[in-house]
Amino acid sequence: MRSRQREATAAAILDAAEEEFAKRGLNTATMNDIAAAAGVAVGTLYNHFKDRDALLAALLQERRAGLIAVMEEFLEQPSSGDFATDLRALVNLMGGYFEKNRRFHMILHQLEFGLNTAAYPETAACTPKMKAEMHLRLDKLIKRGVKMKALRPELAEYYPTLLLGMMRSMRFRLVELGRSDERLPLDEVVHFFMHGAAA
Amino acid sequence: MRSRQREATAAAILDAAEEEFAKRGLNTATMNDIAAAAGVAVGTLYNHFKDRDALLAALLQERRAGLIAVMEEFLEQPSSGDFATDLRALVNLMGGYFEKNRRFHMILHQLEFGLNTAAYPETAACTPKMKAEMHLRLDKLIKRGVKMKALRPELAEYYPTLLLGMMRSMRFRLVELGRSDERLPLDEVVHFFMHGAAA
Amino acid sequence: MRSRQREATAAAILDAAEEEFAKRGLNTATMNDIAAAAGVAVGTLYNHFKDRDALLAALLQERRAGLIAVMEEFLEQPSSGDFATDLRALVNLMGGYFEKNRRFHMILHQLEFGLNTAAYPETAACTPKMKAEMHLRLDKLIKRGVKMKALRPELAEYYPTLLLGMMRSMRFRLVELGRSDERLPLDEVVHFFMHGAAA
Amino acid sequence: MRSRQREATAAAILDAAEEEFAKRGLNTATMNDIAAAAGVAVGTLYNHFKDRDALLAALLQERRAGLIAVMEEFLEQPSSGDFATDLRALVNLMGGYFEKNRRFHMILHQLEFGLNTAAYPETAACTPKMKAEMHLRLDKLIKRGVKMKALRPELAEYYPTLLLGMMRSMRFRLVELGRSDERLPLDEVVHFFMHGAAA
DNA sequence: GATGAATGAGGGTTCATTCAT
DNA sequence: CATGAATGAACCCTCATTCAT
Repeated sequence: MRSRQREATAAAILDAAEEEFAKRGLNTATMNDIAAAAGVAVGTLYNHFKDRDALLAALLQERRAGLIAVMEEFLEQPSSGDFATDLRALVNLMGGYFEKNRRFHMILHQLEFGLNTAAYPETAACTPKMKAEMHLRLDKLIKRGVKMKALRPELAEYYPTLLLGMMRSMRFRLVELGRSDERLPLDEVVHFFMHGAAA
Repeated sequence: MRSRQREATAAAILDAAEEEFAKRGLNTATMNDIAAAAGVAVGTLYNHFKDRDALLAALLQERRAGLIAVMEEFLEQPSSGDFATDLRALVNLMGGYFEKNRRFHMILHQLEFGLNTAAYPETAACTPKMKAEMHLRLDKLIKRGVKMKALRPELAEYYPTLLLGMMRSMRFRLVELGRSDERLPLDEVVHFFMHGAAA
Repeated sequence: MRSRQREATAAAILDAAEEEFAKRGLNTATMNDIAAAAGVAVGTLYNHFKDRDALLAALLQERRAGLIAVMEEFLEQPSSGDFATDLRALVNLMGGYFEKNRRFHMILHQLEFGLNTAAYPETAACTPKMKAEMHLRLDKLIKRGVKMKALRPELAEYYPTLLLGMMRSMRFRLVELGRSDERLPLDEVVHFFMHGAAA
Repeated sequence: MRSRQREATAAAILDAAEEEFAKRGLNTATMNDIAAAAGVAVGTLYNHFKDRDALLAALLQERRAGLIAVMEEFLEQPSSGDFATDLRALVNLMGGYFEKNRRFHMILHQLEFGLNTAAYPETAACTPKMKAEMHLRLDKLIKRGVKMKALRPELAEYYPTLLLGMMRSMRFRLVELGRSDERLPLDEVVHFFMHGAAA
């Protein structure tokens, strides 16, 4: 089938784009780099994606869908009854997804800035949606925790942000220290999230 | 004095660079933008800084020095005796510096990626040093806390990272929500750091 | 018959080409536009015509033949005896053909320039022949008029050019004024041609 | 003076653009061609003109101003009293301008089509204005002629169009016949305009 | 023969950097 | 020293053409 082959090419391009964007940076990777990495000609990129912006946006949509699906599936299952247990499970799920798609994870973080909104309107438009969706799912569980009095309500609106921020900063710290391949100690992170650092 | 004037020009350029880098992004701001913002011609930029890389590196050095000085000064004063009090003080000090230099703060975060290491060797070289220095100062206090058993040792090596990560993610969250001008609730952050979210 | 089908496809392609060339312009219409308008794939275009140049040249040959036939047929009929009557008849005949094939008419005019002679050798070669043929037929009638002393000989070599030029400029003027659908007042044009504008 | 040199460069670019647009065609001439013809680097073109569209539009404005000035000056002088004499004078004036700026004249004609309005908004916007201005001036004289009963009113609204159309078609005819360097027999054209071709 | 995905030369445009004034 | 016009390598994107299916 022609369309089988077409899909394969599109997938190869997305993979190559992920690779190059993560490696060279969102602003530095060129369309030629990506084409070369995908083993196709530049023109082929444009047969599948309108322009650089559309390619990046498509890449994000693709990868984001996987993460949301994982989170959604978890949230539909019945709670264990213990909030900490549930949180640990969800955080590990997300962590697992990020480990498996570490390049996507890096791209996600780069999106926080540096993208010329005028030049990348599509990407700029879909980024907040993506973040909001992740936040929303995490927030669902958190709100449950607050309602069942497992969590203090003080900074509740920031809990998802704080959790994601910790995962992010620890991942980057490991990269900085040259220990990129290490896994994050997520159980400890959850414990810290629940009880803090005080002895 | 001629050199007085020269210094002033250099300072104006650095200010303009900070402004533009923060506003347009590290990759998007052009040398012409910066020159225009500084009220000088492009050529003048090159009379003061070898190239774009050198300008950015100089900017970072300049601003970093201020932060380190603030932290250093604090650490040299005697402890209050209560670790939480000390931490709260230091975090508020850093937070204050970041509020005052919010543009520098944004640039700091952008540095985490997106910079073509090959094209910006000088900046790339000085960035880790900067982060290490900040980390080091924070770590000093943290280590004190561990030693005096105010902190659990489990994630100790990540405590500075986690603290900075929280400050960062909350700052960006506020920007996302369109509440950029709000101050971070740093006392609550410290409380959260110490005791977690559990009820 | 296979060749029946083949002819039909070729004709559909020529129609689509005429449409697109007239609408988007000789330089702007793409082979994909044409293929889409013809309801076939790009490759099919190349099965019928060697390249863009050949397609355009073929289109011109096709359409030109019709006009020449109309003119030829008229010239073979006996004169009415009155030159002005004959001229009015021929001009109305040509005008009618142009109205019916207005897209071809627009393309004709565009051919006067804008075509990269190096890139379109075939079209470039056939264009002057086409114009010469039209000129020749008109010239036949004009020469008759000169011979029978119905016309002054002064600008005689330019009379065909002038007549065609008037038809062309009036057609474009109407387009400019947003009155594209109006018919040219050809009888008045012929009267003007014969007696000028003086009162 | 810096600005003296700047003007000179801009003028050289406009000249080169005129040359290349006329020679290679409005769609075919490349920015590199133009830069090379002007003896500057491509980037320089963009220091003086925002983009290809702006360059072409500027060229038209520049050249058009000259023609309008010539016509305007003529119209402000008192009439000779004889309409035919006045018309002959104006037509010769315009003809003279076109001879001197033959490349501009060719470009003018090319503008009638072939320009992608979407890609060349500025040029597309200024073209009708230009034509309207030329028309207007010619029309002023013509209307005088009608009012003083020197001209029949029948096709009066088309007289400017017809005159310009004749000049245009004769110029192109000469190019076709390889006699580009010949001057147009403008006095004869005016005579034809007034009295037609009839003996 | 029809198809349409792949190709890649070539065009427009940007921007860090230089250097004559 | 400041100036800012000139430079040109490098980027994004287009589209006529090819060729495996």
